[in-house]
Amino acid sequence: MRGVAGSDTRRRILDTALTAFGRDGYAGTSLDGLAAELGIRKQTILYWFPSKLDLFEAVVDDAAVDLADAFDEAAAGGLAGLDQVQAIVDRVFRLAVHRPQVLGLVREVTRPESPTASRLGARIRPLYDRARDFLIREMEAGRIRRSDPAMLLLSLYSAAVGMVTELEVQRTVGFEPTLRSTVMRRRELMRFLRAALTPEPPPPAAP
Amino acid sequence: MRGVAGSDTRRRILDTALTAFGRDGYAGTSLDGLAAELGIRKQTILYWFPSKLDLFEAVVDDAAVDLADAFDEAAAGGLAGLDQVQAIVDRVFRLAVHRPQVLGLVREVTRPESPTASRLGARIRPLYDRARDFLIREMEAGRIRRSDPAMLLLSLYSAAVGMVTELEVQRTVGFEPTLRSTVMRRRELMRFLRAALTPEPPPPAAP
DNA sequence: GGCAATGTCTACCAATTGGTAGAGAAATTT
DNA sequence: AAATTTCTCTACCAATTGGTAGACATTGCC
Repeated sequence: MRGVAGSDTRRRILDTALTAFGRDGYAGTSLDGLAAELGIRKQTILYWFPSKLDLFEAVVDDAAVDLADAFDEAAAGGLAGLDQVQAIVDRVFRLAVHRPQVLGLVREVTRPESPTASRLGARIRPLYDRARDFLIREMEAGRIRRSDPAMLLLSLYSAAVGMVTELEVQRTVGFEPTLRSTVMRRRELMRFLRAALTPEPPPPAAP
Repeated sequence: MRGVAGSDTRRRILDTALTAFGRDGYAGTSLDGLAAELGIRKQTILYWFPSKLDLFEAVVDDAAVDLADAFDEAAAGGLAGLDQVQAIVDRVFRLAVHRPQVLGLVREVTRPESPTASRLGARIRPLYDRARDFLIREMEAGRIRRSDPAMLLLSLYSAAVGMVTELEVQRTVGFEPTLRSTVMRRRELMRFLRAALTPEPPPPAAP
């Protein structure tokens, strides 16, 4: 087939590249390998994306949309305090299960030396700021124990990435991670977070 | 200078390679680049280490020793409960500040697709098991709130790696991270951990 | 002084890398 | 039907990759 509706070619390249970049890193991914995985020639990739770096940036932008959507959805409920935290954790876990590639890419892209380290930085920054503002607000409202919001976000992020990594490791070893184990892990994280974030005096006196 | 005492050449290669692998990843590091950084020829590297993979494995083994030492030292005090946790956190932070490269490598090597992902796995496993045993023991003794030990370790690990990443980011942006900010961050992490790990009923009698 | 071991180098090499040039088939427009 | 645009391909290419072969210098031992 030649010149046939390239309709979804671009989409397929983006999807496969997302997985490859997240799995093997930027340097570890070759256009030839990517093309082989797709059953096309490298030049077709270079037709849709002028250079490897352009492709990478497009992939990053694409993934950022997924992340933003997840956060938007989790925030849509208009919850407060730990309930909102829980909603976000749930949503991020769902993303981690359904599209682990996205978090794999996040991991790759947050490396200081990543090409365009600044790029996803810019893309994710708004999400980060929103989450941060939310936490500060809730802390001031006394619904969440005061602590460093950056620290908390880091914990959330790394728990999610860590879980994805572990999922993938299990998978490569041939162990299809059970839904059950994932659910357990999510519950454990929430227990941990609740313990850490419940305001100072458990329930009794209120200021 | 020719054939001169290659005494420390091997050592220098290991050190520089540790930094490079941790910073740029395995695929992103080239022997030529490494040699240039060292002011030698690539063939000298290949004299000491038969192949790139051999070098990588040697670097991993080397770093594993540093990690093991850190844990040993932290464990030497024979502390219990949260005090022991604090000692470990302190020690890991010290490592993160003095030799951030080591944690950079850990980050690289814990990628599922890392070459020899299994290797550091094997090297770190004993440390992991020891920490896990410790936590379980302390939980059973009621000195630490019961929770998933794996989860807790993941939090510790990722907090450390996250901090290192952030340090490096600041550095590349030209911001020499202050000792003060590092200390603050460590304290914040400990507050977080204490909150999460203090056993269920907060100790009623306190000065 | 001779000589083997050690350590670093120059000179190559085949394979792979990201990328260019342009041919040619199908779809769309005229 | 002709012309044009869209898409994928073959054919190359210069640079870089990890790695081999072997020359040559230095050291320490006899």
